[in-house]
Amino acid sequence: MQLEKIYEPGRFEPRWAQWWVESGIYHAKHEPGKPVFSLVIPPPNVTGVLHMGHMLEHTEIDVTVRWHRMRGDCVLWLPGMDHAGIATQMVVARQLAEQGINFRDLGREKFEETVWKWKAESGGMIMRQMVQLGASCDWSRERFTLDAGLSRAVRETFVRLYEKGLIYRGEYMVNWCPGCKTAISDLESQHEETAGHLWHIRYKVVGSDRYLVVATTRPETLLGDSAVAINANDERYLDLHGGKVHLPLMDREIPIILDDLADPEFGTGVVKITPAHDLNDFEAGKRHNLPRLQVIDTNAQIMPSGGKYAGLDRMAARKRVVEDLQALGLLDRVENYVVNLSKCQRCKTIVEPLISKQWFVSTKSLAAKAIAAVDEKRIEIVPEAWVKTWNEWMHNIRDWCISRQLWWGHRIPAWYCDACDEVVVSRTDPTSCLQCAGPLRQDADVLDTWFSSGLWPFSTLGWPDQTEDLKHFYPTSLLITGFDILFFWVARMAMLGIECMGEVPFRQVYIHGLVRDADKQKMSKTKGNVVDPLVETEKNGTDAVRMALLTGAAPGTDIVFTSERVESSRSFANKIWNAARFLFMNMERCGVDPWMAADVNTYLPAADAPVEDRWIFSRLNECAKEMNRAIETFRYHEAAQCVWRFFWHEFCDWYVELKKLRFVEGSGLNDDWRNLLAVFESALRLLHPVMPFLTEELWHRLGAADNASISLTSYPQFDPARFDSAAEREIGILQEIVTAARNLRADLGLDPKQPLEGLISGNADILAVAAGQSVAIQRLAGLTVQAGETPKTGAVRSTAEFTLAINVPAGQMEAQRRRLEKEREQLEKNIVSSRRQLSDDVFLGKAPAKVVDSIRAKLADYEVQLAKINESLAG
RNA sequence: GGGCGCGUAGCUCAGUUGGUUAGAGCGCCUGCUUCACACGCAGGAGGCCCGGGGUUCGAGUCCCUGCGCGCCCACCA
Repeated sequence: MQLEKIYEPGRFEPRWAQWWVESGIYHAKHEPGKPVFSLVIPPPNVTGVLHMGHMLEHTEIDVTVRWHRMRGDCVLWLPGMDHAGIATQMVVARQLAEQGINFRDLGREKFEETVWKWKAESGGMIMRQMVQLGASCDWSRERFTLDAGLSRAVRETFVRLYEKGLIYRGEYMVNWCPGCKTAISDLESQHEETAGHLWHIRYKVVGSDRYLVVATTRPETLLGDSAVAINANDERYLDLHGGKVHLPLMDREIPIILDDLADPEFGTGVVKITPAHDLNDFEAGKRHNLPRLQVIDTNAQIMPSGGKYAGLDRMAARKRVVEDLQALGLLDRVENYVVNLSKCQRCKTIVEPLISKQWFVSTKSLAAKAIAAVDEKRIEIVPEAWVKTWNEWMHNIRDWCISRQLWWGHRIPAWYCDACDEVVVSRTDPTSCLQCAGPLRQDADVLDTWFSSGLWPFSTLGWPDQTEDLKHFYPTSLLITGFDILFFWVARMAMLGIECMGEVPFRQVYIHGLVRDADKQKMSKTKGNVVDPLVETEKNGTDAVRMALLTGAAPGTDIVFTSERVESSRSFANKIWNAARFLFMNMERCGVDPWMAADVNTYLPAADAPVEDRWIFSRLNECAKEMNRAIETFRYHEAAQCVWRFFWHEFCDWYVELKKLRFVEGSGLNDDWRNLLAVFESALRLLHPVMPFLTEELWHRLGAADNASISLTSYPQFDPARFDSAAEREIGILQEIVTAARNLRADLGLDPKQPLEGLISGNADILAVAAGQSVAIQRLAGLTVQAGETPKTGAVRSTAEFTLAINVPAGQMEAQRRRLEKEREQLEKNIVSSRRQLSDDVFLGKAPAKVVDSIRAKLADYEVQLAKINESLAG
């Protein structure tokens, strides 16, 4: 029954982690009549390894989920992973390359097999790590975006949207990543300001000696120019409209056109138009019906259409073009210029805008519904500040390019007939062309990974089948995720959920902050400042890391992760451990067996029980009130701090200390023990969502059945009737007397072991407590105190309600004098400000009576205290 | 170019709807091996709440402005 002397979480955390999974206690059941709380995990990449961001997210989810479960809700936390198209393909292709194999040589089928094999062997690291960390999810419902069921959902969605005209195929300018060799979406191309140049190039006007000087950041695209544009209001060049310029290096003549794209204020006011390699130019080209001359290919190399530059990489070509222009005297000048480069999110390669035939989702109408959902609070976003960002993005949304030139992913369910150009989009694989019965060839591309994760809240529940799970758990109650995937994922889920299900995918979205290192830096592999959660949990315990993350997790703020915070959290766990150990030691001494109240929810000490028992239950009740409110509103930092304060500074510091007086050898299980053990058990339940391992361990040591779990008990609830004002008042006075005595001892520099004798004066309440709690006061402050007339001077300590005096040699008074003088100064300030307010008629007229009364009461207190201090100092 | 957030004790940060003596953890100082815990106990020092203006009886909290940071979005060469 004894607890081990040292708190070593490593001794029991793995055991519980394993048991929570193997026992299947977190398997979600359909329980009619019970409130449902369902939540799907933001599926981590199958290639991923758990980092602190995951740990924070999973901790917040786990706290919330455990809390709901203890509240008696029917809880589902569905785990799973994302196949992560590009990322996974890259990982496996790289591994193959290390063996000297080019993945393309393998062929599609063989490559896909290789990826599946890789997944089986080394994918899904994160799921195993989550088990270690005790995530209380329902592993029987684990899903993967490429599962057969989810793939069917993807296909169903694609076909449906296609049939509604919301998915279309077309030739447009897309972001092309020459590194990944695929089109990517706008979101996947990230802007980065980079030092570059603005080259000013002379284009000779045909039939004239004049030159038009054109400014460009990409001289190599000159090879594909179709025109130069001037502004219709720009009188400098108006006379040239309708003419032509000679395109340098290419020996072509191109027209001079009028277009608003040319800004008279920028550069020279003349802009070159390259419809095939720039989005603006593409649009301008459409307006003026200009030829789209592609000169850069999908490898970012110059094509034969680029003349003598063919075969050069775009950067090499740039260098050569500039050199050649210079040699020809056509380089007017070069300015330094900050360019906004688009780079591939995945491989950081500079994105090349290319015209390409791709599949798109038409987003305008979907976005409108997503905006309305948030607007009408069918989806609540917390913190609310994100709503603005949400709306901003939704209002400016552009169609979503969803086809990817990859092999790993959901293949696009579209087939082409080469004979008659028919396109077949179908739920089942067609065998031949519906028009001409000719052979069909399936689209080679796969879908953007985010297309399948966009279906996650319902595809994981069995949709398109109307499963029991779907009926029971959709819409999900809450989504907890990071802002980095607000658009990639949350926005897409909202749009696709509303479209496919006719109902939002989640009622609430809580956006958590970023985990940063001790220097407030983002954790990143390249910076080398990542803290591995598993290393950290091994060192200090999972509970300590959870607590450390939660204490800093205020809504709307980033979380600074420091080892100091983990260490102090471990200290907290250690404190709880030792409090338990102390209880067990005394239980043995008193002949008490492990015991738990049968009626945990209603257990209360008797009305005539010792005041500390009634007091701690009252405090527990207040803590429960705050905990429930805090977790419900995602104020995890408050929840963590609240239970910390209660357990350490109320339960341990005061309650256990007072209880020491009641341990009677051989007493057996009496009411004193029942009260103590009942409140300890409740406190464990209160703490459980935050520190699941420690609480499960101690709860079992308290005598829980082997097959029971604290996580399946009930969460302490607030009941206003449980507030015990008499007990709060009495213990409050006791604390003040004890503190006053300790202050005197510290001020006077007295030996901590020297017993003190004192007198106390005050009202009847105070004297009653001083008399009734004399043993406790002696124990906690080493002071024997009696009621009596206290001297005005000497070693006295006063509050508004009482004066405590002890007998000491006069020579030791100096420190106390300094303290009193300081207090007097503060009191005088307070009195002045209180009096000023109370003499202000406007204040009295406008401030609520409650505020005025409280100031009056305070002023009276100040004045009593000041009088006492003045008397003391006079002596 | 648009939008968002932050600036509070030496450090990292709390501070829900404005209510008058601004809190915590760590660090620091003093004392303590008090029969669970030195991962501890008791006590303490430390703050023009970034500057300026305004609203209000009352502002760390609301508004404007300046300064200093950080982030997101964006097809101007």
